[in-house]
Amino acid sequence: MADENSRASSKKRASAEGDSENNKRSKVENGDMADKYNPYLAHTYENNDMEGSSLLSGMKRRETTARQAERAEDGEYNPWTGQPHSQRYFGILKTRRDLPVHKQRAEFLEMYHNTQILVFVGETGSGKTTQIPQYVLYDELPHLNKKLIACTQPRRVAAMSVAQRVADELDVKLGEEVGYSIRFENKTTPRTLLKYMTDGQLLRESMHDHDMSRYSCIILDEAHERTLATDILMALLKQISERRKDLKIIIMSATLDAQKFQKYFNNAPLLAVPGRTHPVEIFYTPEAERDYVEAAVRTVLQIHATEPEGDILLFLTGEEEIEDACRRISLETDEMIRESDAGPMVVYPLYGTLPPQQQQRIFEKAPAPLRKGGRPGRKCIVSTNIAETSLTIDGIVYVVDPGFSKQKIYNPRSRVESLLVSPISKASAQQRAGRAGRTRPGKCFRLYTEKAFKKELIEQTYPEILRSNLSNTVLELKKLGVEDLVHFDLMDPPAPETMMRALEELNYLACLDDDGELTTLGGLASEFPLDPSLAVMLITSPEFYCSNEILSITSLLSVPQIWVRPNSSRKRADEMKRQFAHPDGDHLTLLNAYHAFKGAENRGEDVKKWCHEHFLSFRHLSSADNVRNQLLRIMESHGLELMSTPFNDKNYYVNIRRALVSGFFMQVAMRESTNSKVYKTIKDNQLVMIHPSTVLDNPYEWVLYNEFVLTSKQYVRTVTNIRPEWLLEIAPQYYNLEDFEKGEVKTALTRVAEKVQRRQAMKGGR
DNA sequence: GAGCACTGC
Repeated sequence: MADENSRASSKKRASAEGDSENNKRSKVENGDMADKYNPYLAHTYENNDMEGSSLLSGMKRRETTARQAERAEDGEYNPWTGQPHSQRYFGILKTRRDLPVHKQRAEFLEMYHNTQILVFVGETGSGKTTQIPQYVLYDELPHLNKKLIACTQPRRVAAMSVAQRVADELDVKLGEEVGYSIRFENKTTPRTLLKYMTDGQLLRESMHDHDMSRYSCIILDEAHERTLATDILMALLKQISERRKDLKIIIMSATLDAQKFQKYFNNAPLLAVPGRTHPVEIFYTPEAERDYVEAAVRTVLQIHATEPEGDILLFLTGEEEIEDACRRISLETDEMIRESDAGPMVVYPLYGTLPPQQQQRIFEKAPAPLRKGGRPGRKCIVSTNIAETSLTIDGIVYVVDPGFSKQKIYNPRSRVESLLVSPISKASAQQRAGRAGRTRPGKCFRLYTEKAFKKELIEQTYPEILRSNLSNTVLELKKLGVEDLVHFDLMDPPAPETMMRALEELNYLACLDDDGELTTLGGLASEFPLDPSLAVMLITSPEFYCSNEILSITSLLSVPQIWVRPNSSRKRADEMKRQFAHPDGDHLTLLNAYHAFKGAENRGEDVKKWCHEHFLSFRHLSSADNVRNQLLRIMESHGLELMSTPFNDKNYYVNIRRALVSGFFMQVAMRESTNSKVYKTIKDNQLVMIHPSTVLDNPYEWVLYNEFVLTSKQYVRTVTNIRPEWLLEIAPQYYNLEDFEKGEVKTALTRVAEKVQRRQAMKGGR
């Protein structure tokens, strides 16, 4: 508030003095309002009103020096706003100049001037994410050529928080000169010069701007994480750089795997900046451990008993393992306190599905000694991989690394994505160890041998693109105008079989024609931030008179499970769920729960309380609502009609079930035999069971499922009863019986086809 | 009759 006021008053003073910059500004403000407030025209917006840009007047775009920039930064007036710099600004500026990356500003600029693509390696604490984009800003001088600078991040929180930090550093208001753009929130204005965004967001933008023409420089940060979006962006940018020689590209990465990036970008020059972390001493076990959870618990207790003050971070693979380890550590610590006067230790679990409030608890201070002069307390955090990249906890001095994590793997043959506990990579192990040295020198205890580290761990975790179903990606690439997928220059090309599977799936969904060209339906489907099957279902739903309901179901399927089932009250939670149950299955049950939620909201009830009472996740239902609004807007903008079958029409639910088939006809299973609980998936012939979370209690013969989960058994989850004749009618291209191999499925479907024919013949005969 | 690494549009 205080900042706002001082800014406003100084502006007044300036115009009273007849400041020419300010006169210009008012002229522009009377200009074309429509253009001015269209965010998509940000780069064409004439902002000649750049207050204070005269402070940069001696500088020539892409020929500036570090000295010039620093002089501008040191000035009394902010060159980007024309306002006097605040006291706080100079304080921050001092700390910025202490960052390791600052020493190489001149070197960076020199390289930047002489190359189109630059690979930049900076370890944690180098300051690259905040500083490099600012160095670029002072060199690109975006107000001169109306093009933005973009810096991508793999995660939303990072895009938001870094943007805020950089806005503070530049002494501007977030959303003005420095902004961010993430799904559901675009915090930029036509004045924005530097924009932080998620990599997925830039990818989505580029579907409508194949040359990324709004930008003069694109910085891909955290490229070593190799997210799907980063990998595709790298390939696109490599292509675009050929057409747009004026576009500069910086690839920023944390690892020394940078040579791979360099080579990929035609031997682009490389600049490396040291990080600022403390040394971490690494210990290995002399022999391999049989039970890593047991070994991990033991190691934590040993640290607590023998090592000096400092918090502990233990990496495990999943919720169950973590909760179990937390219990064991707490119990043993209590005993240690009783028997050997150990200090107190609080244990916090940390994983993604934990409610944010509980996640926040990890930042609480370690407990004080039990008595004056007693041994110091500490905290121990038992976490999934989330603490490896997404969340940073200061004060960690000891890391315990058993060497495993859950990783997504994709089997194109069975078309199944699953999570598997696998050994981590060397890069991951280094990242984990690094978490011990953020505030002072630390120790990392690896629960595997040094030999195993050197010989058995792979260098880098396989990039996501090699571990995923690519239907979505292939559809995006088609929309991005990539004609030849086989020769599309990805850093790590996926297996041809994975590509073939994706093409085949998209062809069945009629998103691609037989020549592999994008169809109208495919083009439309790519507009939605959804998997192709969900998008197709949504687009087709008006034909089934239930687009409103399918829109809700699609949103509910795009967020984490809305059902809450605490260990302590499973039975009550299940009873509550039964209130919403629909006899035909889980999709309709989701819809019932959503309608009840909206009903409570419309009645003006305390929805949070209502959700709690009904064992529903308020967070996830709200986020489904958010998604629904976004999808709704996209539907409206493409003229897709919103309609419902009247609720008392006997076809209300039938229409919805039929609409489900239009997107999910490839995810259908048939019961093995009467009274059997085993089903067989159509065409893939996988034996599956219906997941115990289902509301279905009738052993229906044909079911459609949302997902295939591979855990202790093969399950299909979120399941709805369907009629086989719908399959033949709605997806004849997939259910062409001539293509089916001999077996029960073919026999059953043939019988159904004959029945349908007989019925039609009788109707015709009458 | 059981689970859910983490992101992103």
